[in-house]
Amino acid sequence: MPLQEEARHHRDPDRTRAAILEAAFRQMYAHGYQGMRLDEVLADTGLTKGALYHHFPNKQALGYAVVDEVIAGVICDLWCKPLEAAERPLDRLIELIEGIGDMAGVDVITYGCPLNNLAQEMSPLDEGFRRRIDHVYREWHRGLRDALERARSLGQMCDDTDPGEIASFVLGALSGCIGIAKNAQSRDQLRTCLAGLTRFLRSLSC
Amino acid sequence: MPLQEEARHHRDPDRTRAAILEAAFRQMYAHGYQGMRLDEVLADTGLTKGALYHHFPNKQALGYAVVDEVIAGVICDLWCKPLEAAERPLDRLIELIEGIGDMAGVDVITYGCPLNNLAQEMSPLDEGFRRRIDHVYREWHRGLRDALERARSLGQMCDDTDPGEIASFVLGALSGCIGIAKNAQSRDQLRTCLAGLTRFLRSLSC
DNA sequence: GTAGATACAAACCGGATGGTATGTAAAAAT
DNA sequence: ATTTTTACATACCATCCGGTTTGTATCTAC
Repeated sequence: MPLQEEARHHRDPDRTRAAILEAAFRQMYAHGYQGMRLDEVLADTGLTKGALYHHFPNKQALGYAVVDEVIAGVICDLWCKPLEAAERPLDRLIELIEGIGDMAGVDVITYGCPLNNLAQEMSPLDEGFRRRIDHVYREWHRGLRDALERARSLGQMCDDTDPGEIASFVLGALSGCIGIAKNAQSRDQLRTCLAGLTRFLRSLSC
Repeated sequence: MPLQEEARHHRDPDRTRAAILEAAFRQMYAHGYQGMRLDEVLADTGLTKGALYHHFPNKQALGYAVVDEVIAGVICDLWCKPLEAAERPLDRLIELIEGIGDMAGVDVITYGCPLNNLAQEMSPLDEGFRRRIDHVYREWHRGLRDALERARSLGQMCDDTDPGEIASFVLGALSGCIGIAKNAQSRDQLRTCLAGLTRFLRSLSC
């Protein structure tokens, strides 16, 4: 959404920067980083090159900022925070995974996982991207591992399991299932695929 | 590898076309479809625009042909054929998955799965790509499902399983694990992640 | 209030890249 | 043997797009 006419006279650089970041995220989510056109980002915000290049030195820096500030926040809000607050972490994780298949928005089916999209596109091409994406994945992994460890210490999960390994597998399987469903453009496929994952997770509780 | 000088005098259109396809595959594998530069493809083959646009009407058609002719063949050779020939399909599948982590070439770690890469990049952008990629995935899925069904009928897998669902999950988990490892640029991460998958598969044999 | 810094707008630039037009030698057809 | 078609090579074009330059209104410091 473009900033209101009113708001453009009364300056607000933080808001401007945030608006650029959000529009850039949407473009990158839909078209990838290489497919993102700065002109489109600016059209979406109603801003101009002057604004963009005042807040970001170049396209790459904008892409980096989207990973660091937007995507990292989304992952944290959707996964780490809910798991931290959960009393029964393993059950909550299963709920969260099942929730993906039932999400109202069609974005997941249409565009997949924003982090995985960017990882697959950019990690072999740009070490800066790879490091930043890896950082987000590590936080995500940490959130999962902590939850699984808590589940084990609470007696909600078998002792003969390695929370770190399971967290890695969950991350991979989750990204992969979403990717498969995105290509098939099928919510049923997403549910089917995720069902395998939840089945696996349920087999861990004893 | 460029065609030999010798071979270029003595014409061989099939060979020329195949050389373009292979070079295009390598470029798409490394840089994605949008990142593939036709000039690079031609530099790799030692050919020129004339040859390319004689065999393919445009870049898109070249991309489509890479999916239909190159990638589909790779998947079939690596997965469907070995599973078809296996006496113990489930064990063979586990072997194949473990084999990924021990593959000599570093391509899998560096660039991931060529089919998944393309799927994540192009399926939301180009319906033609999506359909072709989906077609390859369906063949792959069919190969996995057939193997699992055979395993079940041979008494090598539990009866309370749905081979189609498991095949979907394996596809997703496999793609996802490779993707995670590619981002982490870590063979250990790949092995760890795949270990979760093989653990799951082993839990199916009874 | 004035000077300097900040936050943009508007117009422009240049290189990269997909695609085309034309030329030509080799193969195939007659 | 001649014509026609195929299979390329070469040179060129046009557009897209990231980036720059310049101008200007607003905010801040003093």
